[in-house]
Amino acid sequence: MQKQPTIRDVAAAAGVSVAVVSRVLNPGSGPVAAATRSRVSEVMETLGYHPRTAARELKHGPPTTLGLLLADVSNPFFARLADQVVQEAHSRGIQVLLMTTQEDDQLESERLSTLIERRVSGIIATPTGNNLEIWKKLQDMGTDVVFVDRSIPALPAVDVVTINNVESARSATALLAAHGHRRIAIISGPSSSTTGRDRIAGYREALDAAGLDQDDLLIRSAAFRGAAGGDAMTTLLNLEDPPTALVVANTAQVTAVLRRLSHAGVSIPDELSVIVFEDSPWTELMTPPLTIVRQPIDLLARHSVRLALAHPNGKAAGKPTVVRVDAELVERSSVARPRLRV
Amino acid sequence: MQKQPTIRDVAAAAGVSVAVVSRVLNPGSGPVAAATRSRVSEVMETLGYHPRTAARELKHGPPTTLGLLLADVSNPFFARLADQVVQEAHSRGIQVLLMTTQEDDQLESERLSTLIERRVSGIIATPTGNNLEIWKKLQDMGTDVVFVDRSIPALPAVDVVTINNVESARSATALLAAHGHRRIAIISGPSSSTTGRDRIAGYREALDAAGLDQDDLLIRSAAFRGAAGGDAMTTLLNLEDPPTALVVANTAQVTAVLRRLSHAGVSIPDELSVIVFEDSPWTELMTPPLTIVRQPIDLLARHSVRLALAHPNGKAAGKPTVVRVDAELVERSSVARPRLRV
DNA sequence: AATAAAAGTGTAACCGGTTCCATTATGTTT
DNA sequence: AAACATAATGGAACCGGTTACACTTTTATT
Repeated sequence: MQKQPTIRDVAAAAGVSVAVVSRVLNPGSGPVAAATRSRVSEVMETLGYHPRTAARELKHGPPTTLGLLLADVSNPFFARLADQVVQEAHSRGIQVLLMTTQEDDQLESERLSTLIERRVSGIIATPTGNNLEIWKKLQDMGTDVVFVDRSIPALPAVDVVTINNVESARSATALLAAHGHRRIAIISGPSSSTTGRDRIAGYREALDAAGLDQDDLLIRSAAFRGAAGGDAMTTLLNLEDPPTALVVANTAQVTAVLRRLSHAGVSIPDELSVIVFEDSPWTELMTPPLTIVRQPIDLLARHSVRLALAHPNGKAAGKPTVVRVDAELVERSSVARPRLRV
Repeated sequence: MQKQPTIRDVAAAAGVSVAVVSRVLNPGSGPVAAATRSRVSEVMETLGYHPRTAARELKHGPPTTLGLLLADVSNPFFARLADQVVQEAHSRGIQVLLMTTQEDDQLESERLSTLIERRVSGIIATPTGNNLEIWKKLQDMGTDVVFVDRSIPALPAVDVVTINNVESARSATALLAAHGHRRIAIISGPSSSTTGRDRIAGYREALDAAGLDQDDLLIRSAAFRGAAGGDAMTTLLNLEDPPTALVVANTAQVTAVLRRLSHAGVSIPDELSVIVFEDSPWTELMTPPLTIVRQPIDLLARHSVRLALAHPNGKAAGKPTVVRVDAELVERSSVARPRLRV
């Protein structure tokens, strides 16, 4: 366990002042003779010197850290988002502090406090929907806040990056209608989430366009966490006039729903046509391969990082940016014409 | 965009010295009159004061950050590991800097430099196997290094947390042998990885114990990234005397292998019994449900975090800790007796 | 060759906390 | 009430970088 050399150690060893070492460390911050530069570099090398980020950041250092606050990372959608965000950030020399809320207000608030104390330059988050004052304060401080996947209508000043939820649910539902289904159900995220609301709106649009009746019994919301999706599925199956087609629009609950269907012995697509919002490689390996709505996670990540670093010097201003990217409906074999009713 | 108040602003507003404010900030660091404490707290509240972590860490601050350096986070195994590590760290008030190597030496080296500059107190990593000097230097500096999932034999001084790879591959192989299989193949990670080697060793043990011949043609290594698993599978299928059973021990390649099997029209378990190292909820939804080796990710995370924070004051010493937790063989329906050969 | 401009270097203040130590206020003991 | 321990507070140095500014050398200009 050795004590780490400081900039003064380097300066002394190289026979120059700390200012010169600092200039070598930050090319462009001032002139340094070529000979001096190489001598200092050499000393840094032999001493194994590494400048401390903490010290650098104290003096209006350039932003080098970004907060990524997700609901949780065990959900593959968020995991892949995290992966892409990290890659995108690294390619710009930015580090990522990963945090999770577990969809819990209180935890979210604690995480945000930590991010404030760290003075991160930007935050990419899937907000729980509360803690409004904290989000405002963050922006006030000049932090670039970007909501991804969801948003908070009460905070219209925040940048948002999502897929086009209305359109993607609409087209999924329309595909089912086009196959002749008249009883189409949807299991979506909680209606307190913009994602949930938008997808249900798209679903309704499609029903209208197809001239189908709306039946609120066919619209089920399921919490993001826990086994809510399975329960919603059971409720649908027990309906007097059960659906012949289903859109599972809550990414977090896709496997829970499928598990319940499997246990109930419902065959896809004979008894129930299914479209899921999910892009795991497993969806293609299922029997039958599932028709899915694929979210372009790389685009979501790229735009999020771009916006989170848009105002490097805290010069936030103007109207917020809203990015909506298109999701892709990938048709496989879990959608068929409904069987004739007895 | 408002300027953030500093500790001196708080001190001035409360009519006390900065030392007192600091004591309020760090309970236990010195006495403060109850009245003063509440007055200062109140001022901090109204001013919206948040101490800067960067400034705190400059002066031998307690370690508050941990580096998590994974191969990539799109792999669900690593994603869930990240999720658990983050939760475990948060419960101890520690933040996590997430990085990925993409299995690339060079990237790993860059990430490690960043972690050195940040003076993180601990690092949890899936090492690529190179950069030996950097790992040593890290330990030398007093950083707690923990390898998870894999290790580097050339670095015996580093703490390691993995599942018992030998035993888990042995028991999976033994199960297949017990079903009467004599041609059992394994697709594992590259033999440059300890994980790959250990699993193959366990596989060999099981064959020996069952009195079966070893055939190196049945042992395929597949790189962690890319479509290597699919190619390995094709090679196995084209063998003159192809296997009747298979262990897919490379987590990263499970879906690639299954996709190839699916395209080749090989039916499981009739033509091929399969056991995979993978614990996605999807494995249970497959037709047939897959027999799996389940890694106790929560335990891996818990032990990793514990070890990564074991020496908070850099007082590393003594012999390294090696934790091997047992994986669980979950029998479902992808293993059956082999069909009789024609 | 004289002078101006540019290049190279050093000094010291500063960033925003923590902490050692000195000083003053309060409380206890006999 | 004197003597002394303890609580509460403040002043100032310090952590390890960055940077404004002053100073000294080199190079360019005419």
